[in-house]
Amino acid sequence: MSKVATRFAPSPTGPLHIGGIRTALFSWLYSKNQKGKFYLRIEDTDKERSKDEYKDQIINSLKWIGIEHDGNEYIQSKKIDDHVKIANELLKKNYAYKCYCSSEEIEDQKKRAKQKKIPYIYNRKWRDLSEVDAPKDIKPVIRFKSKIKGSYILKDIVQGDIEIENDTIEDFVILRNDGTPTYNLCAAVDDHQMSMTHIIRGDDHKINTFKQIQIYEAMKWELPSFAHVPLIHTIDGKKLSKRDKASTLDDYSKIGIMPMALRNYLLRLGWSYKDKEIFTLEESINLFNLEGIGKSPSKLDMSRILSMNEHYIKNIDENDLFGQLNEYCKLFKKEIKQDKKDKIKKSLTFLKNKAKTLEDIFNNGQYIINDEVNYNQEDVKLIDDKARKVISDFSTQYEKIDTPSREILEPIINELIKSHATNFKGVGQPLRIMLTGSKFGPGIYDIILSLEKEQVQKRLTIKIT
RNA sequence: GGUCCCUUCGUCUAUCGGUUAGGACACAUGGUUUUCAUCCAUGAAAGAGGGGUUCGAUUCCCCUAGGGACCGCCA
Repeated sequence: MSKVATRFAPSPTGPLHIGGIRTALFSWLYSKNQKGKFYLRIEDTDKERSKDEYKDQIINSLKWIGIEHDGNEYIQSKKIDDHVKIANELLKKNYAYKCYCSSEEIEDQKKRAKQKKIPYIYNRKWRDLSEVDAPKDIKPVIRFKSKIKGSYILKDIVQGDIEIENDTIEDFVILRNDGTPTYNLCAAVDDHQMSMTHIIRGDDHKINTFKQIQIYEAMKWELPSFAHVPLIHTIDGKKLSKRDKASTLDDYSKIGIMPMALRNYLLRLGWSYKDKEIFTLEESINLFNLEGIGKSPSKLDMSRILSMNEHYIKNIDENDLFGQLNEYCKLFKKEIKQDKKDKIKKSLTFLKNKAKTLEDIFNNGQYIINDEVNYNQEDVKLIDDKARKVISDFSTQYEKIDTPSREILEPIINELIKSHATNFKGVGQPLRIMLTGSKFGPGIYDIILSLEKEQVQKRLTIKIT
């Protein structure tokens, strides 16, 4: 049996959405699971809409989530000569024919079909007509002579057997009248030339498969296996498209979702392995199989993405986490200053406890990252005269400390609670507000110890109404 | 409209004829905690409907309903 080869074949006409990324992920995982190859084919034959920036965006998106393709990208537009060659070969072998219908004629047929509420299907007018009768002023398209009799059963790995009457597949165009090849021809030729063993793609291509298979058969090529993955739906149950918000990778990376978390989420969306939820990259390669893919479309669930991200934030190595945070800030916020990096890194232990995203960590760490505190005006109001006294008393004690530590601070705080006849909140809250600008935040000891001594002193003596 | 596909808690899913229908997220309640969180415990929550087949159906078959995809000289 030949070595497994799969591919992902997007068209660079827009940013890749996460449905596409999941399909790519499945395809990639399967090839890696089988110790095979995974290729990337850029289907850029629509010259009008294809853009290089989208091509780059697609490659970067895949890289971001950890998918790397083998070999160079296969650029479909560079293979047009091959596609045309096959089209002519099909013509010669009488598997295709020239169709001289004008576009007006076709439009008219479609319109009438719509009026009569019957499905439009090309009427095969030129299938058996002699070219001698061809109008001179019309450049023909080449249509594939699709089977009319019988039916075909597609053995799909995910969807099972799908039977379709051959005559529902029309004589589709394989070469336009400007001589350029169309999708179904290109896809079939490329998949064959790239020696694909498994075509794993969205199930919006299911019907196309019946066209592509006929090209394979006409050319006497060995058929690959097919696995049509159900589409991802939006929360209202519609096919996810590039126009939907929160559909592209950027939408997730910019709020601080980490690649590993999104990868894990996407893996479990429409695929499962027993009750297992968390998969390392290695586990996902080792355990992935096509049989585990469900047949029904699944909906995107943001709260689950967040909780998956939260899980990774809390469980990965802190050096790794800091690396990700640093990258994130550089890309989407502002770069953390060199002298603050160490402090953030050390404080990750508690900063990450309140975070679902890297953005949350960034926000929680504002009081460390910035020298100036951004005071929440509502919270500041909580500081009354009594609180002010607590703050200044603490400040006096704090100044005497050489190297602050929890052991040293604890008795001081406890003493203040006693002398001011209050509780922990009475001391902790004013201090927290002074030091971070907010009444919410990490434990007071964590805050104090995460700041330079002079920073603490400065902030405690600052005048805020 | 035609063709094809799908249907288990709100969501992602487990179950491959016999289960108190399991897990995860979200949700609710309680506990820990010096705030917000975290963490822990508990709880509520599902087989679309109707027929068969069978000793027994969530599981197999049929019908209905609902949802989706496709129906381009786009990919």
